[in-house]
Amino acid sequence: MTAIVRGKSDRSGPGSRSRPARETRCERCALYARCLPLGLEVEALSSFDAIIEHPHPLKRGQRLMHQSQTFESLFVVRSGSLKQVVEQPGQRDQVTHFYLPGEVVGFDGIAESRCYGSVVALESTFVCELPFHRLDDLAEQVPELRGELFRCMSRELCNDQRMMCLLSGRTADQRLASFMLGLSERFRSRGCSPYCFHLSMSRSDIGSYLGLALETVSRVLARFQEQRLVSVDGRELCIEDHVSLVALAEEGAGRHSGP
Amino acid sequence: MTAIVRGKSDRSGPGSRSRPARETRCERCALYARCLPLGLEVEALSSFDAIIEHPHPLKRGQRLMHQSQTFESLFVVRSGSLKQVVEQPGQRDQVTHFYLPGEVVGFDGIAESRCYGSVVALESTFVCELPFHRLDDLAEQVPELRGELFRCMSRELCNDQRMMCLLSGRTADQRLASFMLGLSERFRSRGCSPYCFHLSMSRSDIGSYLGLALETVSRVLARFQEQRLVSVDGRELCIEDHVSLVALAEEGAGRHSGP
DNA sequence: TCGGCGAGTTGATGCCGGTCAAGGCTTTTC
DNA sequence: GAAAAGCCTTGACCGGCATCAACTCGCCGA
Repeated sequence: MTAIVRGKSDRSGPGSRSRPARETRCERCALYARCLPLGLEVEALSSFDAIIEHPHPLKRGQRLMHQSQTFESLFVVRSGSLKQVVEQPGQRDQVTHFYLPGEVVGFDGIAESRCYGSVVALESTFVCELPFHRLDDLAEQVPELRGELFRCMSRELCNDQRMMCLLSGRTADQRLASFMLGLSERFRSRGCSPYCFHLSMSRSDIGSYLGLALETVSRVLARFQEQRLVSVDGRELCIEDHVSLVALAEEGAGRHSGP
Repeated sequence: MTAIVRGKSDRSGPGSRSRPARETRCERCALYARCLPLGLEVEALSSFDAIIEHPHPLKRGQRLMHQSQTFESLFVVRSGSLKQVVEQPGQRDQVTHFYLPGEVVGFDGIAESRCYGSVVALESTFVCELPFHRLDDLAEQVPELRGELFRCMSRELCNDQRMMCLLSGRTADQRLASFMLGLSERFRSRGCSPYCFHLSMSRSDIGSYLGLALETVSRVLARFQEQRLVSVDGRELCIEDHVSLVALAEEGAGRHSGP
């Protein structure tokens, strides 16, 4: 098998397509082991490969999707990172998710056939586009893919619940500790250093995501640095004392729980 | 078609099965219009019907599932209500969801094949059990069912995001206003009164769910009553001023948003 | 009938974290 | 090279809500 013929012609706008030839094959992708098609048979994998489209890369600040825009595709982050932002009338924008390479963007659009929030690139970002109707067709023929889709959505439900637990009843310190440990784990599982990494999001994004003022984020990070839990230099972060950070994140607070 | 033959024998415990004969047919169920099999063809519907099991009803306080227990089935609430509780080491239990008739419980168990939280009945509750592996098989043959499953999970993702927005950055008043309006809407869409209804959960459950102390819930409800927004008598709630409640819930607060 | 328990209410107190404000640093733009 | 715009930090202030505590009420079982 040499060239992959795709069924769709180029479009204009941020959704316009280019078709780099070789590196679009899943089996050659560095993320293969952490991505949706994991575990597919050779034949199924090439069917999967065949429905993928490759929009132009996004620059920092560019949108992958607009809130309320018609939902058509899921996207997988190939490199870079994104944030999801929910805009509510009369309220400050709320960051609800950060997406790293290998993660799937857009499941929340399926329900109403429109994108639930806007998704914005935090840096130069490449994605793979999976037109949902074609993915759904394929899910009929390939049980493994269907299972992976269910698992992936379910995993996101679990993560959201973790987030709800975090937002409801944890202190600013604990929220930030959990946030950094969560990022650390996500980097680790992608083969990046779990101890030193770059934050592609601003303090303001972190604050919005964690339900804190950006000033609080800044202050807590400064204090963590004093306490030798982490070292921070702008957006470069090193976790210095993983054990204490975990202890802090799991620490009970208040009368109902506790040591 | 007369009797439905089910593939599984009785088990013991809260999962034990009884098989009432007639009223188990989806098409006769009062919730049919709001339930998973909505829109299935006659044939598909009877296949769907055939995989449903009917565990014994739960009494108040009984568990439908235990946290970390192996995941096997989704459940649909037939009557009554439940709460999902996540227990974390050294921390107070966290209520993450309330489930009303017609809603599906258990999607978050698919990811790891274990139940993410415990699910507890808030009153006498009947459920339908859908063994997931059989549901998945059926989803292969019935695209409409597959679509409905995807949509249903996606809808839950949207709801969780709404919840995250609520927990992150809204005041106690706004959280409670949104909570009551949300319940109201859910009752309305099931044909119950959207203005007067019974709260099957305690103040403590509400507080946990909304990230507030139970005392705060009590105080805010009392104040809402003074302000003629609602009237409360124990767990009976009437919404008196829907318009103001909506205005309150959507009201911007803080420097980043408008007045 | 009594005691115990869980649920709910109400008051007093204090602190965490939001808000406002000022200033520094970096990057972008003309 | 200067101006402008983001982004981040740090300080001062104070208000919303958690916490602790005391009390009421209804329910259940002995």
